[in-house]
Formats: sequence, structure tokens, C-alpha cells
Amino acid sequence: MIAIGEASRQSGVGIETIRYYEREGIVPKPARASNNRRLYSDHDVGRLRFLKRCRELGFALTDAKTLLDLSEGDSEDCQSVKEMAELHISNVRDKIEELGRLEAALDELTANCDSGNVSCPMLSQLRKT
Amino acid sequence: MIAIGEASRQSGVGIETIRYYEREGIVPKPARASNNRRLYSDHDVGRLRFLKRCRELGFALTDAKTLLDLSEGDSEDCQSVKEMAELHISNVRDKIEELGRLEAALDELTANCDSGNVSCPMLSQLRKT
DNA sequence: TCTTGATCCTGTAGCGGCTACAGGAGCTAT
DNA sequence: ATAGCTCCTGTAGCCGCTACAGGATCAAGA
Repeated sequence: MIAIGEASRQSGVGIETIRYYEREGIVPKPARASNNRRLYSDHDVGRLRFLKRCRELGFALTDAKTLLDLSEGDSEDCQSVKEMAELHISNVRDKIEELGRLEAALDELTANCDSGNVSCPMLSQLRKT
Repeated sequence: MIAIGEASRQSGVGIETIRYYEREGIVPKPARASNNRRLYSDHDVGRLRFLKRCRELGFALTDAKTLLDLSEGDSEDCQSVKEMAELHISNVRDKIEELGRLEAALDELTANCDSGNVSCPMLSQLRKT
């Protein structure tokens, strides 16, 4: 059993974030030493690492929690996991498209920025009625 | 001079958001009618529309405010505008790349989800030490 | 004139997911 | 004993809104 700082180091999840996850009920309350300090097992650290990976994959914290619960349940509901993942993938794709459009719009807006115009072409575009 | 609801309709910026912009000093305080209701001019509406476009282009609100100030100043500092825009574009590109990597990772994780495995391959990947 | 319903006002709280304190207690090494 | 590290709780801030509550005022119809 290790202290929170070591759990943070081993999992890559920040100390404050670990406590936040506990407050929010994302992870169960850990054991406590006689001096009231939190004690984490390898299993606890595994949970934190799992959450970290989910977050890095862009899952919302609640979804990460759901995945964690699925992972710890007796029957791994692979169908549910797949559905969540695919919904998420499609959200990611949407975001990519959206950003692509945004990039194109910005490129167009700044395209004439060098041409020595007196008034800024981007600003005048943005002002257009 | 029009009321806030009409200004919202004409600019596409929500009523609560307009008041929020005012509180935050993004737009100047509008005139008031004798009954204390806000009154907006065409110029005010133009400002709101300008901000809306900046936001749609993904600029942070503070940057949108800076662009608005540049747009209203005597000398349009096209160089500053260009720098802000290009920094923003590069941030957008970074985000696109990041999301692309994320999409690939998710695709890989879910690739084996159909193969009739007993335990979910995605979950076991996420659990890996 | 009365009533209804739309619009407006101020002020406050909530969202997500942390992050950063303040102010204190306890542990470890010198 | 002292210094410096880690830990504790509790609270507030970040961004950009959004959604109330609880009230005032207005315009239009019966």
C-alpha cells in the first residue's frame, strides 16, 4: 500500500485529480492509514491508469467511469463498450471535420493579409453585414 | 435603437450571452431607456456579429475582444491580426492532428471487437500494465 | 380596465475537468 | 530541534456560456 504521491507517480494521474475523482465517486474511497492518509493498492493504481487512458482517448469522465465499471463487472459487456467507442469515434470524426472547415475559413481570411492593403482584409471581412 | 431581444435576433448572439459580454467588458455598456432596459444601435449589433464570427472561427473570447478592438481602433494593425490568426491556425492544425491520432488509436482498439471474444479486447487493452 | 403573456431586469449557480491555493498536521532526516 | 517534504480538508478559479429565481414592465386583446 502506497501513499497518494506514489500512486500519482505510478498512475500518471495528478494528486489533486485523484482526490477529485474520489470526491466525484469515480473511484472508490481508498483505505486510510492510522494517520488519516490515503493508502492505495496496485489495483487502485490500475484503476487510475485505466481512467487516464480513457481520458487520453478523449472519453468524457462519466464515460470513462462507465468503462471502468464495465471492466470491473463480472460480465464484460463488449457490445456496450463497442457502442460507446463507436459513438465517440464518430464524435471525434465530426470534430475533425469541423476543425478542417475552420482551418479552411481561416486560411481564406488570412490569404490576402500580405498584399499591402491599407485596411486589414480579415477585419473587413469579419465586419461584413 | 432596439431592445436586447431584437439585438439578439439580429446578431445571432443569445440574450444571456450579450449580458455576459457586457459584464465581462467585452462590449461597452449600452444605452438605457427610461425604464432601465438596454438599448442597442446598429453599431452595437455589428459588434456582436463580429464577436460571433470570431467565436465561430474558434478564437478565444479574449482574442475576439482584441480583434474587435483592433477593428475599431484608428490604425488597423494588420500585422497583429495576421499573427493572431496564424497562431490560431497552427493551434487548429495541432488539434486536428491530435484528433487524428486519437481516431486511429480508437479504431485500433475497437478493431477486434466483433471477433466473438469472450472478454472485451478493448477493455483488456485499457487494463494493460 | 383588467388580464394575459411576452419581454426585460438583477443576481446567482451550474456545467466539465481539473488546478491552485490557504492553512494546518505529520513524517523523515540531519 | 529544525527544516523541508508530503499529506490533509476546504474553497475558489479557469472558460464561455446557460439556466434558473424572483421580480418589474410592456403591448395587445376582451
